[in-house]
Amino acid sequence: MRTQPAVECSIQRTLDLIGDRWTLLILRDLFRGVRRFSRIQEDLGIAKNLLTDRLGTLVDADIVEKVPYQDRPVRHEYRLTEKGRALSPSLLALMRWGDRYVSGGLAPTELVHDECDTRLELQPWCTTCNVPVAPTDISSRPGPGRHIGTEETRV
Amino acid sequence: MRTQPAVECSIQRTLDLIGDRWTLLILRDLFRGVRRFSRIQEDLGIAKNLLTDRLGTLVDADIVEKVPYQDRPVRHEYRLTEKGRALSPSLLALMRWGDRYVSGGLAPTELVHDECDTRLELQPWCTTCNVPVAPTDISSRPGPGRHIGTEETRV
DNA sequence: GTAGTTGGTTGAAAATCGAAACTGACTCAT
DNA sequence: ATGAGTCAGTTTCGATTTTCAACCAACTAC
Repeated sequence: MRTQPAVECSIQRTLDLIGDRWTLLILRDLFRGVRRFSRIQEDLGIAKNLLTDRLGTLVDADIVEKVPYQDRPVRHEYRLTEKGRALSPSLLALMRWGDRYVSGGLAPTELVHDECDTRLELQPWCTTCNVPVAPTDISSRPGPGRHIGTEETRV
Repeated sequence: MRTQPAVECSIQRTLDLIGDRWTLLILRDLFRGVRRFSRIQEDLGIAKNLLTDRLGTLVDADIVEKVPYQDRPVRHEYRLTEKGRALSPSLLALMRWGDRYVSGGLAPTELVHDECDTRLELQPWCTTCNVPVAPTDISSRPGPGRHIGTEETRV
């Protein structure tokens, strides 16, 4: 486990939780509707002990919940919580980057809007104005209670 | 290194490249202007041999370039290429998720909409319907890159 | 000369991972 | 009721990765 002195950074905290080699792939499967232990294990080729461990971490972090889908024998499946579903922009961003820069612009899988069958893009979105926001309309500033370094910040 | 037969998912291809425990943190530092070996090493607390290894991988993948910033002695710094800078939405998405769900809403840095001063979210957006799209309204389907292998010749 | 900085390399110990074997609760078919 | 099969794990152990510390080389500054 990595213990940092005073690095207060949301990216780091996020990656401490889900930034290992398997967790984001597990979450991707859950988004795709692959929710059962054996299906995930088979799909990813992950060792079962690791899958047990990662799912446990995700459940502990309230990103995923374990819900029974049958009795006799009781079997469970893993579902994303609201917190887990909120990771969809992160996965979509990684996927679109991979489409462009690793898959040579040809997406192996496209994510489309159910209603109109159009491929999705990622947009900065203003929840107050309820509009997408262009890069030119964005400013950055220090957030509440956090020291910000003097280094140039461009994210 | 995981060598897959033909990975039919850009998320997986992306994570194979940058999805280990340190790489995204290294990229975050580069975005923040922390570009020198020793500064990154100090900031992250990463072992030096791993930093050497990860930076090498990033340079090989053309995500980062090594440029001299002085002669006598020749010293280099690591800069994001255009491909590397294109990862900013991914980092932003992870940051926003962490702000909300891990840092309890206390963002170290906020990105705000100029017009209303509200913090931005990164949302899947349908350019046809002109609406943000909830995770439940997303479907996936095979795209044009489905059966193209990960040979280096193609990308 | 000595000390300090930067950007590494090397090697051993510790932690983590992966593959396979094993378990336990249950079903279903004979 | 015996035997085979499924699902969701746990256990074990060898292989791989990471960490930690020491070392190195080029150069500067004193």
